[in-house]
Amino acid sequence: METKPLIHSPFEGDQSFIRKLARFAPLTPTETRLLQNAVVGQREVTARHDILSEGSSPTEISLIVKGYACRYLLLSDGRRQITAFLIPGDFCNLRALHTDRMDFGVAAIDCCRVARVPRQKLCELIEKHPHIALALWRDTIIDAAIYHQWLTNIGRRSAYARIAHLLCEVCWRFQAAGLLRQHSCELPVTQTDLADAMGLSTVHVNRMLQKLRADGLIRFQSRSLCVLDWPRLQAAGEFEPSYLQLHAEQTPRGRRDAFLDRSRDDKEIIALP
Amino acid sequence: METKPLIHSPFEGDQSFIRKLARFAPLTPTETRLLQNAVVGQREVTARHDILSEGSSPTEISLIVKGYACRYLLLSDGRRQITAFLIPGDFCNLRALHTDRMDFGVAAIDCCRVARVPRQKLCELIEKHPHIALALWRDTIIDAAIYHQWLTNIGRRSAYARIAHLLCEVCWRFQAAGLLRQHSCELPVTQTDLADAMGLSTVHVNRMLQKLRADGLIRFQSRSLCVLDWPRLQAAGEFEPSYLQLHAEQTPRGRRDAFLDRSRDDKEIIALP
DNA sequence: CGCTGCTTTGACTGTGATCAAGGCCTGTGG
DNA sequence: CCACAGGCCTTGATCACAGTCAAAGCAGCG
Repeated sequence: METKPLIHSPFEGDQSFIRKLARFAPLTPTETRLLQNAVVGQREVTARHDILSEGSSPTEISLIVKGYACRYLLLSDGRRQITAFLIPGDFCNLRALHTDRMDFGVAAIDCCRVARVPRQKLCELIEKHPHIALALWRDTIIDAAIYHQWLTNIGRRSAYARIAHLLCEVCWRFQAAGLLRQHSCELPVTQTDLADAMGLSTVHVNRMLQKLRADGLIRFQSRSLCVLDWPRLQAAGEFEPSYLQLHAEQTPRGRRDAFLDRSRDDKEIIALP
Repeated sequence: METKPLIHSPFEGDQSFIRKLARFAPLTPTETRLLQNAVVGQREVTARHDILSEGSSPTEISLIVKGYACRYLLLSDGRRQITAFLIPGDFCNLRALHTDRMDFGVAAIDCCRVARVPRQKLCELIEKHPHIALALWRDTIIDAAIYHQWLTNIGRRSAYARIAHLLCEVCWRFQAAGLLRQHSCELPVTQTDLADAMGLSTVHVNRMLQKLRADGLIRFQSRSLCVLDWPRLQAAGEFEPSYLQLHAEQTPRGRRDAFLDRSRDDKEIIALP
């Protein structure tokens, strides 16, 4: 992950979100610069604290720069459902562009650096630059595709398969974000987090993780995940990564206005090592 | 549901989708007309048949004009997860604007009339009319908000509460679409459909529906749902409708360019009778 | 050290799945 | 008009996956 300092940005930032957006809809250098300039500042959020609270009405869009976070929803009896894991480059609340009240919370899983983009600035960009709107919209759409998968995962798969599926998804996203090394990644989630994400109890997650370990599919200790047997892990989770839209990359610049007729046939898919 | 014939549209169409979009971002008469003209034709799909198949690459966006449909995903062993119910005015595959391959199927629940909008036409509109892009994007966002709720519903609520929650959601959406009359609506879904939507078995759905009936919350027979006790049904499902964004209506025309500073305080919510 | 938070274990329970059969309704064809 | 078939709903019996409760081990950390 090369981190060239950004000239126009008020902080020594990270471009992961730009790179991610560029994957969706090619951006001109001007558009890239405008997006970078829209970022107004960063803050640190300590582990296990809210980045955005349910019910608040933020006037800024937040963006994970470093660390891991999750979207969650709380029920009246204290049960929690995690609806998404967020990694560097992910927007917390793009939805705030269209709605005022947060109807979910966002919490830091480990210590996070969070950047802010004023809603108004982003709206101005959107109105003037359709490609930026498109790129952001696509982000929303991929979010929705992930929700889709989680729904079938939670609704129709066994606990064992669910966890396998989730781990596969996480690895693929990490891979695309340059956070995977040698089949391994930092994964500072607790078993309770996994349970809340997959609609299971902590105890049962513990037992299923043990089984995954016993079956030789993964190693998962001290907040670090290592996949030992990709084919079998993917098979166990019936995982099929196309919904993540992780194409191998960077539509050529010359075609930037041709988003309508981008080739129908599949772009090369990044094969996980 | 008044159905004034549309002058510029090639068919005696229905404007429900325009009305729905207008709820999100006020459209000028010109924009409305452009959208209506983008619709190229309709087709009938018989009950229980695919409107769009998983794996296909449609070049058109489909739109439910009449009838009910669902998005679904099939697992290798034949299990099915329904991820959304679609009613008149809903887009089946807006996602196709950004991705070629359908990664889910859409099936008609009863006999459906489906309108088509060529992707290219819609893309042209989007590029030239940021408000149309915004309105469609918002549609995607509300879809995502519904997925969010379904996730917590399936992940963390009991079968009884899940079904209650789903029925509440359906009623509110029907209400907004003018399909609810006297606390009653047509609901041609089978108990198997409900089961596939909520991650339950058909048998268990049957028993929970019986309990909901026995408790005096609903009547549900011959494809027609009647809610007998709103407060208790909402309580049973812990239902809280704000995520559906069904505000009472029609932001005044004069403010149409002011989507940035729409009032932060809550718009009046339609109270269900 | 002794917290505190996370993981692990065991015993027990229960929600909801599975299997199987029968009933009911509607549409169809003889 | 009746017989039949195919969906769909309903019921009962049994089973298992996963939840709950409780307690003990194990870090890391101030």
